[in-house]
Amino acid sequence: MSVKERKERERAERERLIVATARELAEQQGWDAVTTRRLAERIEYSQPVLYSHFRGKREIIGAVALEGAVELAAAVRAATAGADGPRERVAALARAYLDFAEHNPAVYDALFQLDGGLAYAQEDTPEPLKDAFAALLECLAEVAGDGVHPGMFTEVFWAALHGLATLTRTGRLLPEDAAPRVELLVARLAVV
Amino acid sequence: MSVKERKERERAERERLIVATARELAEQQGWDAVTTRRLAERIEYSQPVLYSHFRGKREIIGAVALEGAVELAAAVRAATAGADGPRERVAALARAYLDFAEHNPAVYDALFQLDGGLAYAQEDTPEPLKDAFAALLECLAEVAGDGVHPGMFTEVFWAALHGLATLTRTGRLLPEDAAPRVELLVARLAVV
DNA sequence: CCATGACCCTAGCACCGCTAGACAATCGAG
DNA sequence: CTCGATTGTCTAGCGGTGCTAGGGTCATGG
Repeated sequence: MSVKERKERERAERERLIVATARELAEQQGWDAVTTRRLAERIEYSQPVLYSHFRGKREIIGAVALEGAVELAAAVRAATAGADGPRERVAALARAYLDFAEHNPAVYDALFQLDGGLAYAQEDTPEPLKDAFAALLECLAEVAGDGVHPGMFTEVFWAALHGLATLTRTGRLLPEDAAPRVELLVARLAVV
Repeated sequence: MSVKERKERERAERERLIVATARELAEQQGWDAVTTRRLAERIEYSQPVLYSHFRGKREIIGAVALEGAVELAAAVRAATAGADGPRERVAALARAYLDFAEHNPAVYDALFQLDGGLAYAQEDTPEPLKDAFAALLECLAEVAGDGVHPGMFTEVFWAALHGLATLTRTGRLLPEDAAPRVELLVARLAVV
């Protein structure tokens, strides 16, 4: 039996290698450069091996997205934990979110821009995605304001951050004024 | 000389046909379905003809985007013109923007999601793009608030709308609560 | 020792964006 | 009116894509 276990371990290890390599390649050269051939070559296996782990490229993107969701949630929680007062916490959350998007563009794309075959905002939504939203909610519920549904407030705040992140990264907004934009957003949306 | 003119007219007409067909196909089946082969077949010419009008697929996307920018600007101006008071104008703007994104998803993608090879937020930005931003600015400057740069306020408001539009369309936000989200956004961001 | 089964690779499909080069139609000069 | 030049379009093909069928190799269990 131990042989079988070893094989399963190796197989799991190889799956991690695929996801990590896909992510690395995407961050280095963009998702367009992540082709099944290149990916297979980097992990030193042939293409069909990829398909024994994932249904297709889409599922690989999804796997990277889930990894990213865990990290995003952690980054947001770490940032908010170290801030004093609701207002400052929200500002820290916004900065952490945008920093994550800026420094992990490929992962951010996998999460919110590309189709990774994941279900969002539903019952069967993967736990990491739910938890990332929860991380935002925990902090933002404090400043939703009276009579405003915290979940909906979080959605609106999140959408605003997402807009800033994507428009900035695709050159639609100049990165120079990023800081004052965040300030303004927090000042207006958050009710102290 | 009149022969030459006729040919130029026909050529311009064919270019319009290409753009219109690309747009139609994209709205029907998504941009992934807009391949040079399919597009060529629909206009009843061979592929290389496309390349005598555009450098490549990217430029065709860009042409659709410019068409969309003109329409978006018009839609926003029409909506704001028929509303009373700054606050109501902003709400009308937001609804018009999101309606446009919802009813012209492919065009919206060409504008703000895909790479159409256009310059944004720069001197050499095409006039239709500048004008679409101006259409937002005209209305939003009224409610930017004292001491807040109208351009920056417009960027933030636009980013929020963009976030709502894209997250909703890709299934990250449920469309049910779209209306109250817009209400909340307008109520918080706009200073009456 | 050998049959079995798991595993992985080679080779190939249909499609993609894009382009070289052949061919036909049109034009302008003599 | 004829004939070379130019313009316009097409066929065919290149190197790439995601994905898969089928064969061969190698360790495993009887």
